[in-house]
Amino acid sequence: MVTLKQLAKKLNVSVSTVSKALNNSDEISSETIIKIQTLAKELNYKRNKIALSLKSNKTLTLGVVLPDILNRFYAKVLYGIQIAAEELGYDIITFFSKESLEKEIDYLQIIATGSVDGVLLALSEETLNKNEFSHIKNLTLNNIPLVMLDRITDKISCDKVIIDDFDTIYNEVKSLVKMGRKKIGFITAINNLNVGKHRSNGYRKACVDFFGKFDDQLILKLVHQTNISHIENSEYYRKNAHNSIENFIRESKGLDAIIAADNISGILAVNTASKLNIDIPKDLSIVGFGDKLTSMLSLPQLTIINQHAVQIGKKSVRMLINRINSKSTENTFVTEIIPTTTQGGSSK
Amino acid sequence: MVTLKQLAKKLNVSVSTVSKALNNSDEISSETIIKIQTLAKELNYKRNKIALSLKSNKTLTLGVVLPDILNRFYAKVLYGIQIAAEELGYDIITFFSKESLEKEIDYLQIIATGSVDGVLLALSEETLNKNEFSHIKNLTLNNIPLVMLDRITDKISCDKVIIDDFDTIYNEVKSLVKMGRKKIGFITAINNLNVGKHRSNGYRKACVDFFGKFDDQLILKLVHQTNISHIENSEYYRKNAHNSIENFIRESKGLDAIIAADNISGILAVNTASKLNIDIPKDLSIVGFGDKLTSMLSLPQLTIINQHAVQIGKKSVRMLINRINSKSTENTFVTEIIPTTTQGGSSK
DNA sequence: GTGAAAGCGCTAACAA
DNA sequence: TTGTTAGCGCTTTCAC
Repeated sequence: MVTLKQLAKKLNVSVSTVSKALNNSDEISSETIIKIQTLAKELNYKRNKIALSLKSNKTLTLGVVLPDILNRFYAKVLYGIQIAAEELGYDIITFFSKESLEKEIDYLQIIATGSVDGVLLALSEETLNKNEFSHIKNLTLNNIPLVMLDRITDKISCDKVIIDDFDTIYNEVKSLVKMGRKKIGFITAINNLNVGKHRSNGYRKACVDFFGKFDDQLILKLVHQTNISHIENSEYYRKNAHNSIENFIRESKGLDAIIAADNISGILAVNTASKLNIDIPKDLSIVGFGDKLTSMLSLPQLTIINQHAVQIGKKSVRMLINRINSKSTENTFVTEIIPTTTQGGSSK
Repeated sequence: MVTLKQLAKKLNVSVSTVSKALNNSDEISSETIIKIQTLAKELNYKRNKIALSLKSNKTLTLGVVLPDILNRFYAKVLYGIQIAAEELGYDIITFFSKESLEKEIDYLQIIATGSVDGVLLALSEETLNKNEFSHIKNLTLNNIPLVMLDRITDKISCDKVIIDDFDTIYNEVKSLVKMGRKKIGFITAINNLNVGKHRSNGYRKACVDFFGKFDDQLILKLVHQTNISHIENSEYYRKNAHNSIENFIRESKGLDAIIAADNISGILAVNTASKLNIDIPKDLSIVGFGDKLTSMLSLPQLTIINQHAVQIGKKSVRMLINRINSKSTENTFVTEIIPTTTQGGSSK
């Protein structure tokens, strides 16, 4: 790697002249600027980021800790994060806590060692279950700006980006009722997460509001254990989900709609109902979380509630960088809610 | 952030003493070591990575450029990369080229600015189509170690990690033939990629070897355009895939097996065949690429060829870090082949 | 056993 | 318009 010093030597000027010339300083004559920049290009000179960071005390790098990259939702979030970060001139260093508190602590520890200007964090399942947030307070103590997304907690004061889980499901029930559905079931594999709980609460409240009552039999919980890593890694889920759904549909006489609370169970529900020769959506509407691709994977295609994960990622980055650039730590924190939208599919 | 200087001042010793003490140097009396380390812990002192990097000319960071994080295969690769990197004490900076040559150039440019000790790269579709690799040569010119994975090219000399695409499909055909299958179809949405071509060539060769001939009618290409971004983002694919598969199955009289070359088409094939009331696997075996989760998404569950993406990621990291640590640039490069395995499912 | 000084690559205040 | 110098936080050689 060629350095300022080397350029300076070659041209018999001082290092600072070279530095200024490369920064187009108007202290330097255009003549020398051209001379220096030409040589720099010729030798493929690149500023050394590390040296800049040390000097400026800025790394132009963000730390990202997500629970599980194999969950398509977080893959999309990460994608959004990368896009937005790049637009604003930041790199991202990524970590996946794999739903483990211990890992999350490790990673935030690594990050706090001062190689990052700010942190994006979605809490692990274990962290939420154990209600253990002191490792995060460490960050804020060290004055490292933090934005939490999707998996958040009230216990930490910072900017946040989430979706309106409760309202999303409430409104989905409402919409199904408007379409004339009379008996709506709810399938969830994530009721151990706070987002999952908000979703089932939205369902419960809507049932009470629209049907005057709530029937516990109409909720199918596919995963009962707490602290099971994400459903995609759950042997239990893989082995039992299809059967459980099949029994659920069979036993719920008159069921004419299903809402699935996570981004896999909806697909399983459509495929299972198809196998049972149920006419979808005539006799049974099915709605799940996901995106266009998720929708394709079932036949008929699942109607999906899109959480706009990419947008969540982008928004989080923008909030974080704003926070980094605003000197005042005194600002009040805001929680941004990204609206969901229901899309396409032929299953509703 | 507390610095060496501050610690030194508080204890009335020199900066170098503090530095040595924190590194447990035997130049320093155990008394002072304890004194200094105690204070350091108390004040939550952390070495400044940036300063260390500047000094040592090592960043302990790897640059990762993948084509598309929304492709589950690469999500798993990234996961493997993160795990292995962490184990070896490295951070990763990630970029997604979104199958674009221009982006790939940008990102390698950013990376080459000296903030990374080595690079992991899977080429974008466009890069491969345009046969344009000069931006990669730049890396090697700058002596930045490089490992290419999955999407590689002969044009660049470096360490590589791939799967045996040709043999995988060849052997799969062989296995189906052994099971008594007489007419095996091949569905691909990635024939514009070199990995896709290797797979279809494996299929062709096997047909010739086991059936004495090869019938072009038995290959269904779901995406014909070149330079279409990944299939998940292809409107064309989303709209036409199911219908195309349905027609393909209908028109191929006597078809008793299907191999799908990508990690989505297999699911669509099962779901489509199910809808046509074909008895799977009795009358039709179906095999696709993917993993346990992929398998779940169809009913009956798709039999999958697992590429062991996580292992690919881990292996790449280990090769890269070995290369970083071995001073000699003269070493010959190796290409590691990760074997695939066919697993589970009830569709074969 | 401890400290002074140089230097990693860069910027910026100040001097010339 | 250009150069000198100090310093970002750390390690390391060499004196003391």
